[in-house]
Amino acid sequence: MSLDLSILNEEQRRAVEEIEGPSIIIAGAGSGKTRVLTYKIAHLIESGVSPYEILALTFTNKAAAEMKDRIGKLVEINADRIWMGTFHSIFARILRFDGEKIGFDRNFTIYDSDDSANVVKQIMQNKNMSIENPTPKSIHSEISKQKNKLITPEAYSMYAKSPFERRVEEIYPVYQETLLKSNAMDFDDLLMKPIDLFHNNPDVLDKYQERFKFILVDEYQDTNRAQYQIVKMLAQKYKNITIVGDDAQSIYKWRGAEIQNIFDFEEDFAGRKIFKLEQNYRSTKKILALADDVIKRNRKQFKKDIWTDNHDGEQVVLLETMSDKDEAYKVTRYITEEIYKQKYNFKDFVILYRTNAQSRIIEDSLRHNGIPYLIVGGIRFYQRKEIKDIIANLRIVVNPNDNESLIRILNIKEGVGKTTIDKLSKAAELEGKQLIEIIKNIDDYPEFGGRAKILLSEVWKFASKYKYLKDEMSLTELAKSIIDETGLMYKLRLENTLESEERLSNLQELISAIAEYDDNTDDATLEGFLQEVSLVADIDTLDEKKNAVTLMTIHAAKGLEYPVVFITGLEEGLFPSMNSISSQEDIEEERRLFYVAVTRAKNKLYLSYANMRYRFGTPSYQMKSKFIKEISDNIYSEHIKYEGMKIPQAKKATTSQGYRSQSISVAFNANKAAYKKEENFSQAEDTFSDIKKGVIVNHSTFGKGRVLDVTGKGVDKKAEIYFDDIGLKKIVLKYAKMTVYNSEL
DNA sequence: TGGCTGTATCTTTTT
DNA sequence: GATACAGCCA
Repeated sequence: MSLDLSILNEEQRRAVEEIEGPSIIIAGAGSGKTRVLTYKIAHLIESGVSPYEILALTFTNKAAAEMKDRIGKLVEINADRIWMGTFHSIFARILRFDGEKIGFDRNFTIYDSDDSANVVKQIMQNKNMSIENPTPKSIHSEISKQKNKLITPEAYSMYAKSPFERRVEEIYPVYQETLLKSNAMDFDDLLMKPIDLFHNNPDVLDKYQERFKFILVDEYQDTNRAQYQIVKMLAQKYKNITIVGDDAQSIYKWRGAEIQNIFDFEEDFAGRKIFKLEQNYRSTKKILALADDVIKRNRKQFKKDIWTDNHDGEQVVLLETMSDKDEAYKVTRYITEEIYKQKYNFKDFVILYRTNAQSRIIEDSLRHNGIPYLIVGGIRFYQRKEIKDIIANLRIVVNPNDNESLIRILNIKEGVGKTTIDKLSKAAELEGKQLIEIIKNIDDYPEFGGRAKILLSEVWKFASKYKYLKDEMSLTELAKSIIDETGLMYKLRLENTLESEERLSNLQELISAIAEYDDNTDDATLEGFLQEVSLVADIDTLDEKKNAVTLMTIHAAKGLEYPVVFITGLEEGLFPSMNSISSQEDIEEERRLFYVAVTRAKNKLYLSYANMRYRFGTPSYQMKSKFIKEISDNIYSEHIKYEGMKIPQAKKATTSQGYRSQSISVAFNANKAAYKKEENFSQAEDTFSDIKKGVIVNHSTFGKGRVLDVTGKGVDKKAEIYFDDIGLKKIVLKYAKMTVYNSEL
C-alpha cells in the first residue's frame, strides 16, 4: 500500500515530504498538526527509514499511543517498534539501560512531587528547620525549577542571595544525595540525568545518535531547557530533526517551558526549513474570530494568519450567572437543551475550568440532573493514600534502598511510630548505612526491642521473600500476594464504613489495573508496571468512547477537541489567576491559556462567569474576567435569570462600557436579594454600612469600581476596591469621596 | 504509640 | 470545604 498524501493541503504535504535536515512546523490550533506528524513518520518509513531509527517525543502518552495506532494503519508495520512517548517515559527507559554509568542501578524508583516534597521535609526536619515558611513544597518547587534549567547545586550557590534562596542552597545538594542514596529519581532527574549520562559517556551518546537518526518533537513550545538540551545532543550528528509547535499555545512557562527554545533552534540548526500550517479545520468562523480577538492582544508572538473554510456557525454565548451554583446549574441546563435540539450526545461536551477546585459544584449539578460525566485529574488515583501504601510495598520489593517507601511502610505498621523511625535513621546515619541494612541486621542493634523489633524484622523478611518470588510468579499473582500480605484489605473490610468501602474499591481497581497491564504487555514486570504508574498523566486515562460529558482543566485539554465547549469561571482573580495579574508576561500566558480553551471548540462555545463564588469555604465576589471585555464584539450574552426571583430585565447595550456596567448592576441586584440574609447579619448598624462586598461604587478620582472586601471597624474601616480603570486599590473609607453607584436599590 | 480533634491553609496549572 | 498537621490524651 502506498501512502496517499493527496488528502493533505499543500503546506502540510511539503512539511511531510521534507525528509532530511532540520525543520520547524509552526502549527496553528486545529491545523492538522497530528495528521502531519503521523504522515511524516509514515512517509519516513515508506521512504526506507527503519522504525527503529525514529524517535518521536510527544506531550502525553495518550497522544503517542494514538499516533502509533494511526501510523500502524497507514503503513503496514508494527508501529510499536517506533520509540514514541513523553520525554519522561522515553528517557526513563534509556536510564534503565545505561543509568548504571552514572551511579543508578536499573531498578531506580521514580518519585512523584509528593515523594520529593517529603524528602525535602525529612531533610529540613533533620536540620531542625521550621517547615512553616518556607514549606517543603515551595523548596522543592524551587529545586525543580533549577533542575529544569540545568542549574546544579554548585551553580545555584553562586547566586543564591535571598534568605529563601539561601535555604534552598542548603537543602538542594542534600536532596540530590538523598535521592541517589535511595536509588531514586524525581521527574526532573529523568531529563537532567540523561544529559549527565551523554556528557560523561560519549560512546553512549554516540550509540543513541546512531540509533535515533530521525527525531520528531511535538508541542515544542512547551519544552524546557533540559528537554531542549537532550534533543540538541541527540540530533547533533545527523540533524534530521523536526519540531512542531505553536507559540500561541505555550501554557507551561510556570513549569520551566521556554519559548526561547524555538529561537535557539534556529541558531543551533542552520538551514532549517519552516512550514506554517495556517488553515484551521476544526472550528467555525465565529469561534475562530473570537479566538483571534483573544490572541491578538498578546505582544510576543510569531506572525501567522489562521483562517478556515468552515461555516460561520452559531453565536458564541456568554452566560452571566449569579453564583458558582447558578453557573453549574446553567451549564447543566444548556447541555440538556443542546442535546434536545441538536442531536448531540453527552460525549460531545466538555466543561473546562482554570482550577480543579471548580469541578465539585459542577459535578454536583450534573449528578442531580442525571447527566453522566467523566472527570480528568483532581485527586489522582495513584496519589490516594491506600494506593500509595500498596505502591510503597511494591517499590520496596524492587528497590529496597528506597527510603521514602520504606518509611511509608513502617508508618503504616501498628506498633512502629516516630520514635522507632527516628532511632532507625540515627543508626543508619551513624554508620553510613542504608535503613534497610539496619533492619536486616536488627539483632546487632540493642536499642531496638520488643514489638518494634519484631515488626522491623518482618519488613526485612517481606522484602527478601518477594525479591526472590517476584521472578517466580506472574505479575498479577505477585501483586495479589503482596497486597494480601499487607493486610490492608482485611483491615478495611473490618472498618466497614463508607470511606473504607471506597478505599477497598480503589484497591480492587489497582488490582485490575495490574492485571490489565499484565495481560497487555509482553514480558510484564513489576518494574515496568511501577514505572508506568509513576508517569501516567491524568489525561492518559481518559476514555473517549464512553458517552459522558467530560470535565477537566484547560491545561489537560491541550490537543483535544469537542463539538461543544463550556469555559467556566471567567472571573478576575480566577481566570486570569490572581497570581498573574501583576505581570504582563504572566497575563499573556493566561491569555494563551484562554486561547487554548477557545480553540478546543468545533461547533459551539459557551463562556460563563459567576458574580459570587465560594472560595476556601467563604463567599467571594469577583469582577468578570478582563478577557470577556476583550472579546465583547463577538459574543452574545444570556443575562442573569435566577429562578424564583424578580430581576429587572437587562438590555444588551451597544458599547462595551455601557453593556458592562449594566450587567454588573443587574448582577448586584440579584446578589443582594440572594444574600440579603447574610449581609443583614454581618453588616448591621455599622459605619459605612452601605459599603460592603459586591457593591458598585463611584469614587471621585478613581471612577467606578466594585468592593471586593471590607476590613476593620468603625472609622478605621478599609475597603479593597477593584476599579474599572486602574485596578485594585485599598481605600480608607473615612477619607474617600465615594458614592454607592446603585444607591436606589 | 496512635488516635482524636481543633485549626490553619489551601488554589493555579502537572510530568 | 477539604486536608494536613500539631498537640493532647489514653
